[in-house]
Amino acid sequence: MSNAFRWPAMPPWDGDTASARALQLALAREVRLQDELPDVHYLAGVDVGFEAGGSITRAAAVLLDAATLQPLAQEVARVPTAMPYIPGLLSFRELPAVLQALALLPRLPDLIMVDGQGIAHPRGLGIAAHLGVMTDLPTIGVAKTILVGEHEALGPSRGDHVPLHYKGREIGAVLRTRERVKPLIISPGHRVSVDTAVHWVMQCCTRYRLPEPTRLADRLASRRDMSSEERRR
DNA sequence: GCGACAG
DNA sequence: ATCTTGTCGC
Repeated sequence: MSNAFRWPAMPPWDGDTASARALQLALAREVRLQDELPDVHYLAGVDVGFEAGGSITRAAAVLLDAATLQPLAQEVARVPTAMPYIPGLLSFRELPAVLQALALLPRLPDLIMVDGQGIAHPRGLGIAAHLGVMTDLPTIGVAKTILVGEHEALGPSRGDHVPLHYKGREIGAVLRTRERVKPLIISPGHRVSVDTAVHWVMQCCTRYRLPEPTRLADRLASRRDMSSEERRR
C-alpha cells in the first residue's frame, strides 16, 4: 500500500562536497520555523539502520495514533548505501531510503519525528529540517548527542530543558525526558517552533528516554524487534 | 594547522 | 551506525 504522494527526488551523491553544500544553502532558506501544525492526529517516526556491514541502508517509518501513541502501521525500505557517513551531510546518506519508507505508509502523518538534528546543524539543515522542506510536512529533530551549539547546565527532573544556542541564535533545546538519563537534543525541523517541538516530544515520552515514534522506528530499523534467531533469515 | 564531529 | 557479554541498578 502506498500513499500516492510524490516528493522531489534526493539529488544523487556525486562525491562533490561543494555541490552538496550549495544545495544545503538553497534549501535552508525554505525552512519555516513558525508553528504550522493543523490538528495532529497522526504521528510518524523514522530512523535508519544498516545491514550487511553497511552496504545496505535500511530505513523504517512507523505511523502512530497521536492520541494513544499506538502504532498503526510500519514500513521498511532497503536500498544500497551510496555514500559514507560525513558529519554535516547525514541527510544525503539517509534520506533517499527514508523517503521510500515514508511513501509506503498507508497515509501521510501530520508530524514526523526524525532521529537526528533539525536546524541544530552547521548550515541550519540537519536531516529533520531537510526532510521537512522536501516533503513540506512538519518535522522535529530528536538527537541523542549534540552536533553544534552550547547550553547552560540542565536540571535533573523529567521535562527540564534549557535552550541550545549557536552563533547567537536559539536553535533548539536540551531536554531531560526521564529522570537520571542523558538528555535529548531537540530542534525544529520544519513548520514547528522550539517550544512546540519540546512539547510534542514530551507528549510522546511515556516510559522510555526516546519518544515513541523514534523509539519504534529505531527498533525496526536496527532489527531489535526480532530475536537473533529470526535475524539470520 | 589543530580539534570537533548527528548517525 | 555497527561489532559484542556480562553486569550494575531501578
